[in-house]
Amino acid sequence: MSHEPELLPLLGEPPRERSDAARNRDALMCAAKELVDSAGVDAVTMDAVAERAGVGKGTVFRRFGSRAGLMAALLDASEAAWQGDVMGGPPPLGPGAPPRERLLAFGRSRLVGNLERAALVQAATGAQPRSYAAYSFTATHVRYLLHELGVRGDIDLLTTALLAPLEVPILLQQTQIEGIDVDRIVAGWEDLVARVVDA
Amino acid sequence: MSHEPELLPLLGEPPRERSDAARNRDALMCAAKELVDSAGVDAVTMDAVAERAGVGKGTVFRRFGSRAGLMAALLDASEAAWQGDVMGGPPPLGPGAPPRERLLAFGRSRLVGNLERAALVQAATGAQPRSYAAYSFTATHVRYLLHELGVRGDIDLLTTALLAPLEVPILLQQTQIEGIDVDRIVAGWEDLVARVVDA
DNA sequence: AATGAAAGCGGACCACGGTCCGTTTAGGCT
DNA sequence: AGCCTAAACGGACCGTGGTCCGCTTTCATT
Repeated sequence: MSHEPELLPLLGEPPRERSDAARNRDALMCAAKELVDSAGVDAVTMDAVAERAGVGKGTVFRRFGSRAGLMAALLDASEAAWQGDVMGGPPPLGPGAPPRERLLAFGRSRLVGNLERAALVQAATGAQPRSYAAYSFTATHVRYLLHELGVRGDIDLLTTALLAPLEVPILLQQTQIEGIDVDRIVAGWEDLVARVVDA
Repeated sequence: MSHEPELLPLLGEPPRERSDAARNRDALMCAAKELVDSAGVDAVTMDAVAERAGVGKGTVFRRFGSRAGLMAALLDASEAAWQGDVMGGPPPLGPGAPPRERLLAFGRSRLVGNLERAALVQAATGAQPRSYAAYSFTATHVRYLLHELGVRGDIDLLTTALLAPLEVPILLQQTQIEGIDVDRIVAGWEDLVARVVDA
């Protein structure tokens, strides 16, 4: 009665994904991506995705929990490259430049990226787990840079203060309703950084 | 063939509201308010409101455009008193205190208020006109105070920078997910004001 | 008071997100 | 190979937001 509890007991909990489940997950992500690219975020209906992937609707919900969850998965996939650049790409966004340069580059990049993916981001809001996961990455990075800069005060809250004006609804309000141009928003954010960082 | 174009041509455009329309509007607002108070924001279904007010569903949409619009109307009604306090109430929130005191009082008040009405605010997001109208009041006020304080720089963007961390999704993230306590958030915001205002 | 037209009204109807549960299938065990 | 169980599947079903269009009401004019 020998029994390895699992072939690879590393990371005990997640009991592994069944092969059909993995296949369907890929098919669904792929179908969703195609729909976004070809007809926009609004066209990504749960029924449409299911049909296009050739699976039942229930399966979509089983995999992603909700429409927002599906969007979040799409978003994570498309942000992975960016996260890689931030952590290991060329300076000033990646490591190698002085912290202040990195922070400014980060802000610019995040701001522009958020505006590009605005529709997807908005469609993804409300997905519990990811919202925090993806946010968590940016927060951790900014917190780290503020620490490197020797900023004094409640770093967590200063991080929030810097990140909040980069959130999609606010950027959309500024660009679409107030008619503020992107360069001006970037300049404003850099000014904010200066005020926050320089004691 | 004499014809005054209208009884009161003041404010040319709005052609006046028909009496039955006004009556229905009141009934609907009232019904909605009762539903919120008795069973929470989620219970405010368009059908439920319509039935309770004794009108057809189409009427609800005709009046408020969407669920978010209805919520926004509710919110406006409940924020009117607060706006009055800000513009004409006792100091330090109202006029009479030095600008810096007023700004700090404003932030505290807005922060707490936003957390109290969080559910309603979230249900109201997406209503085009009001989002801007209600936001506009706070922005104008902060902009004015920053001006009074002699702050230099792009006042519009600094206003956004101060207001953004008071937005509901961010406050909710801080209190509910990160477990930060309200007093700490308030302190953080006051620190932010200091950094932004003191050149 | 009668009239005409624009504003308002109501509720059937549609699309979409989300749930449920009976059925199918992967894949470890013997 | 055959079995057994937990996982996965599918699609009928439901509630809700939002639209549409033929009918009704208001009210200015005469």
